[in-house]
This record gives sequence, structure tokens and C-alpha cells, in this order.
Amino acid sequence: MKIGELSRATGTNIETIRYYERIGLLPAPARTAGNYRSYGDAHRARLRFVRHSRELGFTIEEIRSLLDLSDDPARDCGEADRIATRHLNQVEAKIAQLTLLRDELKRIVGRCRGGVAADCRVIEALGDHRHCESAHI
Amino acid sequence: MKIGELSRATGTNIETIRYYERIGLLPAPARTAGNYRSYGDAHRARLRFVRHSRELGFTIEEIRSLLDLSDDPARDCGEADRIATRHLNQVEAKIAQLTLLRDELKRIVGRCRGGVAADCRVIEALGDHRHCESAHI
DNA sequence: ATGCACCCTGCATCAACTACAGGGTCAAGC
DNA sequence: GCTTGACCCTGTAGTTGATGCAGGGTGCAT
Repeated sequence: MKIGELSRATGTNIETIRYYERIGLLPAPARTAGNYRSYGDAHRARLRFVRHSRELGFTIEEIRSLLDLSDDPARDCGEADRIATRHLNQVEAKIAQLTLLRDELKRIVGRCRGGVAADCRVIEALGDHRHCESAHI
Repeated sequence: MKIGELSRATGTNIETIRYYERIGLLPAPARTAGNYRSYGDAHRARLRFVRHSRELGFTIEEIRSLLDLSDDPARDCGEADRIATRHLNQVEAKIAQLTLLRDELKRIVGRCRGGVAADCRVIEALGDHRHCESAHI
């Protein structure tokens, strides 16, 4: 299939597919007589793997490691589990951080009583960390 | 004060301070005879405002708008409230998205039973979105 | 005068794409 | 056989929010 079809089949931007090829995440496919990229089912499966992993927030380098693993069926699965577990921990940390941040923002937004900027409690709170209750970041 | 002192006083990297000046977020300060940047209290307050807002996740452009507002004390405060409220909504959306993602990752990680990559449930799940329970992303 | 901490400018790099410009290919329709 | 339009190609630059470095200047103490 041509790149446009692969793009539709996987919900991936054409530029992104070429980008993945450039950085070596997808193998360069065969070309047609007119120099068009020509993909097969294996390419589509690999791209789906990449997109799904990206949707789950894995970095390109993590995906590279996971692809290496799946290319070598004899290798130990523990590495994949370690990558996924570490990523899960990062996601949980991010949720915790954003939750603190959300609470702080709620407090700040709730202080607005209208009026002019000189008296704005939102702007005041942004200027002075001491208004904060928790150590966001 | 010199840039190093300002850096320590605000917990901001020196390169970052110069970057903020370059993009017009901080005004260019006076210079000493030796061409060193020389900052006053107003610079420090402004930089604290910027850093605190960044810690809360506001983008540079949002901070620019908030600074414009606080520079003009007669302007209506509603704009600041709108920016903060919109940001709060984005943070809440992000938390919701990461929570779905976390649940999916937990499910995937929990499937690992050890063994070789050929039988790896983690790798299998990454390759096939149909294993997912929720529509993350 | 020399060592050291500190400062300067300008440019390159990061992640993960996205967006062109400027051109080539291919099939359909007239 | 020629045009139109959809699709494709390469190569390069831009996005966000910094960070890092090379290569040099400043200022003060010893």
C-alpha cells in the first residue's frame, strides 16, 4: 500500500510516517517504479505498535527498545515489563503533580471577584508563591 | 543585583533568565560599565511571577497576557480569570486522560508472566489496541 | 600578574512532530 | 495528447521552553 493508505489505516499523519522512517523507527519500505513508498502488512503492524505506544505515552527511545525486544523473540520479556512499569510510575507521578497543581489553580481562580487588575487576586497569587498551600511542582 | 544573584534569588537558571529577556518576557535591564546585567527589585518580582506561573503550567504566551494585564492596573480582571480558568480546565482534562492511560498501563503491566518476548503479553498488548478497555487518547 | 569566579554573545541541541516549498507521478476525462 | 487533480517525493525550517557550550571579557584577591 502507498503512504496515504497506510496513513488512513493507522490514523498517522503522512509526515509522521516519513519522520519515523528517517529516525529509524520504521524500516524503509520498497519503492515503486515511480519512487513511491510501498508498504506491506508488517509495516502496518509495526506502525500500529508505535502509535499505540505513543498514545500510551512511551517515548520514542522506549519504543525503540520495545521494538528491538519484539524483533528478537528469544529475548527475556523482563525488559519490556521494566520499561512499562517505569513508565507507569512516571504517569502516576505526573498525575499526582497535576492534582496538586489543579488544587492550587482552583484556589486561585476562586479568588477572583471581578474588578480591575490592580486588585486582581489571581494576578496577586501568581506573583507570590506564599499564597500557595502546597508545594506544587 | 547581577544575573547570578537574581538566579539564586528566584531559583531560575541563568540561561533561562537571558532566554526570557530575549523573547521579551522580561525587560532588558540596565548594564554596568563592564556590560553586566544589573537588576532591581521589580525585575525580581516579575521573574518570580513568571516562574510561579510556569510552575503552575501556564504557557509563555499566557504569561505574557497575564503580565500585560498586571502592567495596566486599570484593565478588567476578567481576562486573568478567563486565562486561569481555561488553564484549570486543561489541567483537569490532562488528569482525566492520564488516569485512563494509567489504568491501561496497569492492565498491561499486570499481564507479564515472565518468559521470552515471543510470548510477551506486554508487547502483544502494545501491538494491538483491541486489548484496551478504554479509549485512551 | 595570575588565578578564579563570574559574566557576555551567539549558536546548537533536545522531543516529537508539523508545515511548507518546489518539484515529480499517475490515472481520468476531454 | 493534453490537462486537471490527487497523490507522492526530498529537503529544510519551525514549534515549545528551555539548556549547553565555545570562545571570549570583567573584576577582585593574592
